[in-house]
Amino acid sequence: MDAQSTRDRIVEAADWLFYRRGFDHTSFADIADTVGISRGNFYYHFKTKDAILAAVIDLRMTNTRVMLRRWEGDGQGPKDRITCFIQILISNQVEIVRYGCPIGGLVSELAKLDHTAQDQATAIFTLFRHWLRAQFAQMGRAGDADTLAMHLLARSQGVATLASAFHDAEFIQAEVGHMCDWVQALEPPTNRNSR
Amino acid sequence: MDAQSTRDRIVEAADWLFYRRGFDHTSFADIADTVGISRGNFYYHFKTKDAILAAVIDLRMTNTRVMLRRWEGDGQGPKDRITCFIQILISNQVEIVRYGCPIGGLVSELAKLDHTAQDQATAIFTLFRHWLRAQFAQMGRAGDADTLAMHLLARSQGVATLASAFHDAEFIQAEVGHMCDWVQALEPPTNRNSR
DNA sequence: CCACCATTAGGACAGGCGTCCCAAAACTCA
DNA sequence: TGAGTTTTGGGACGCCTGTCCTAATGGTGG
Repeated sequence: MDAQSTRDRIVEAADWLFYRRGFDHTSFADIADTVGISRGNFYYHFKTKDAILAAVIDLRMTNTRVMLRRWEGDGQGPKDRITCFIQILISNQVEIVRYGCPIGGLVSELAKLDHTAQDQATAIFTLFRHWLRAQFAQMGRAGDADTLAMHLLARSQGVATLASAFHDAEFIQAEVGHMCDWVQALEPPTNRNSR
Repeated sequence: MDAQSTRDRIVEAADWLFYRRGFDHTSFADIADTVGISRGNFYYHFKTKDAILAAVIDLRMTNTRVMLRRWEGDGQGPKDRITCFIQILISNQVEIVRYGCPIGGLVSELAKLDHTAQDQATAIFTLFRHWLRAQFAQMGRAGDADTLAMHLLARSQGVATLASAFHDAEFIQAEVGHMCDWVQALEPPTNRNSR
């Protein structure tokens, strides 16, 4: 007895395939084969390929929200929570080395396809951006919290892309170390700030 | 007197289209329309689509080499040359905001397509990597020159991706500033820095 | 002039694509 | 059980793709 509905299995397979092969290069036949259903059955659950993409993006949004909330429940300081974010590069390093960043990859591809869902995909980035911004603000860096959030996001993104291009997992580990050091060295609110 | 042969015009159009629409999503018809020739004529110049891709990669390799050599001819120090590299994010900011990094985009896509030319595309990254490595070595950082080169490459790549995702040119300018400061602050080999 | 070769246009071809239809199967519940 | 609904499998449709062929064109040298 599988607790998963067919629809969920389709979305999960599509999520997997969109990450490894890209959205455009993944066909209905690919997804159907992965799920183990007939292509015709597809139309019952999703009218168009774009509908599947929307469902995949929704799934990733939900998963991201859950992950961010989990990090907040660990009861530590903002520096530790930001470190959790950085550490996902390590947790997912095997897949990152092979397929890059799932969010960045999707956003880039949808931009080139001029796809209507590109803003939806970017919203996943925004989720991280706002969460990081909140953490930096809690560190007393409310003034440049967004700048710091974007900076860290960009560095993580670059690390994923380069690690994938050069198939280099050690590079991820080295850069993760630098980013963790950078967070730790950031000055807390207490003393002199510009007013 | 047309300075450009049809073949060169095809490669140039393909280069343009591969950047904006991606390799897989660019069809022979698209290229033919851009160049203004018939689709049938194509086969005379390029037997396969992969052959066009190879020619485009070759073109980009050549253009990159020329650019790197030009920076070396400016007769300044390694810090200034590295700054030239960082500044291309500014020079190309309009296109980067819309289409991301041409190299990173191609490498990522070819990885997802599991294309045989992905190593060729990565070689363009390697060109920058080795050049940057040489500049850092000239600054007396021979010991960690490659690490620094990869670090800068990754940061540039991340900036391009995020700027494109958020359609944010100001972010490019801010990050370029940080990177230039970072280069300037790097410690020279023995004594004080120049200029 | 003619012959020759490089270049071109147009279209044929098979295959894959997203989309869509419909009849059979499976399930639900009075 | 039987009627009605949900879910499934198989396949058709038109379109676009990369590839490939062939006849026509254009310019050049004998």
